[in-house]
Amino acid sequence: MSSPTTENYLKAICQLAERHSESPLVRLGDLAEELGVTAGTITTMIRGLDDKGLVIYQARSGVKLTPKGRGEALRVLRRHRLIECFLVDIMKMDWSEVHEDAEALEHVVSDRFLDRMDEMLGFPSTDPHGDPIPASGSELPLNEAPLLSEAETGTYEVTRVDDQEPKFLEWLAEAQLRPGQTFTLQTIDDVSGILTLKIPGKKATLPVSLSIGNKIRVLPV
Amino acid sequence: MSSPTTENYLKAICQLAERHSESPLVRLGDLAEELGVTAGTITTMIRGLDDKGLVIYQARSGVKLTPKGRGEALRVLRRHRLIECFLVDIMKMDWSEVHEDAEALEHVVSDRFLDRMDEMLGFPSTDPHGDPIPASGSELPLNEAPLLSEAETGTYEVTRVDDQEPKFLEWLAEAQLRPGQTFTLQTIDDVSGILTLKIPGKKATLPVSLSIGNKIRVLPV
DNA sequence: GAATCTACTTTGATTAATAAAAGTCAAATA
DNA sequence: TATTTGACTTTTATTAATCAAAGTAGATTC
Repeated sequence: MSSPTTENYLKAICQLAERHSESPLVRLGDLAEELGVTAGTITTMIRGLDDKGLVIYQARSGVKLTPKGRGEALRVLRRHRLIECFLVDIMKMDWSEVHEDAEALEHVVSDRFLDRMDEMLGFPSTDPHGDPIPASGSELPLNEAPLLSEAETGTYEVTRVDDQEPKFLEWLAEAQLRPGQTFTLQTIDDVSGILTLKIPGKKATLPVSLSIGNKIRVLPV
Repeated sequence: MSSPTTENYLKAICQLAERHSESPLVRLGDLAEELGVTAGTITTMIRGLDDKGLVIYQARSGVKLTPKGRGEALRVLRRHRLIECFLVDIMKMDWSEVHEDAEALEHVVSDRFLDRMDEMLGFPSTDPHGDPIPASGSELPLNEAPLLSEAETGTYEVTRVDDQEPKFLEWLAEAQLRPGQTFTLQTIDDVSGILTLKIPGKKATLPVSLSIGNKIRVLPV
C-alpha cells in the first residue's frame, strides 16, 4: 500500500480537483500551498506518483489522478470522514476539534476497525461538515449544492461547510449554522458584501460576509 | 516529541527490561529480535537514543532507559493499553484481534482522544490481557503475580496473559482462561510437563502444557 | 519582439530509518 | 594460551521525504 505521505498527496489532489472542477488539471503550486511544502518537493513527489501510475503529470501544467489514484484518494476520504463522524457522534467530541485527529487516524485504522465504526454509526452518508462519505469501492456522489454567496433571497438548509478551520467551525456552531440547519436569506448587499440571515427561533438577524458565504453550501427548502 | 519508531524502541526496551527483570541491561540482540530489525540497525538507533538522553547505552553490553526514556515508554504503554480496552469494551472487537490496531493507533491518538476513551471506559486499571495501565505521569505498578507454571495445586484467578499472539488468545478464550477467570489447578506432572485445570461449570478437565503455563499469571483465591 | 514575472523544474543536500557485509571484542573451549 | 564463536560495531548504501537555491519556460506587458 501507499505511505501516509502518498495518501495525503492523493487526497489533496482529489480535493483540489473537486474544488476547481472547471480546470482539468490541478496546479502544482496549489498543491504545494495545500500540503505546506515547497514547490520543488511537490515536483519530485509528483514525478514519483506518476511513475507508480497513481497520477498523470504534465510538466509545467499540472496533475490529475489516474483511476487507480482516484480509488486510493477516495478510500482515504472515506476513512477520514467516517472517523470524523465517529469522533463526533460516538465519542462526543466537538466538530471543530476532530479534524486533526481524523487526519492522523485516517492513515492507520484497519478495515476491521473502520467497518465497526461504520456499523456503530448506522452507515452514514455524510460527515459532520456535510461532506459525502464515499462508499467503499465507489465514486464520490457530486451533488454540489450551490454556495450561500451565490444564492438569491429565500429559505435554505445548510448542507455542507467547506473549511476545517477550528475557529471558523466554532463560530459557525455559535451562529447555529451547522449542516442541517434551515434559515432565511433576507437581504443581499452587493456593495458591502453583507448577507443578512434569519435563523428560526433567534430574534436578531445574522450578518454574514461574502467570504464566509463562499464556504457554506445550501439547498432551497 | 518522538517519532513512532523511537516510541517503539523505548516501549520494547521497557517491556524487555520488565521481562528479564533480573538483569540490569537489555541486550541489543534481544531488541533486534523483538523489533524485527538487524543488529546494525539497533546499534545505530540506540546510539541516537543515547544522544537524545532517552537511554543509557553501554557498548557491547546493553541499554537501559533514563527516567526521561522510561517516562516516554510508559506513555506509549498507557496509550496502547487504553486503546486495547477501548477496542474490546466499546467497539466490541475480539481481544485476539486488537493488538495490531492498538500498535498503530498508539502513535497517533491525541491526548484529547485518549482522555475521552479513558472517561468512556471508566478509568480502567488493567487492559483485556490483564496488563496494568500506567496512570499518566506515573510509574508502572509492578505487582507481578506468579506464573501458572510455577504454581502449586489449588484454586486461582487468571490475572494476566503475557502473549499477544492472536492464535494463542483465541485458544485461551475458547478454553475460558481469560483474565478474571477462576479455576482449580488439580495436578502437576513434572515429567510430561502437563498441568490439569478444572474450570467451574465445565465437566471436562483441561490439560495445559508448561510452555503455556509460562505465559499465564495467576493469584491464589 | 524583447523584457519581465511567475510558476515550475533541477540540482545538490539533509535527515531518519533501514540493510548488508566486513570488522572487532570477549568469553568459552580446547 | 591459542582458537573459536557469538554478539556487537562499523562502514557503506539505499529509500522516502524534504528544503534551498539556482535555472528555465511560458505568459504578460511594454
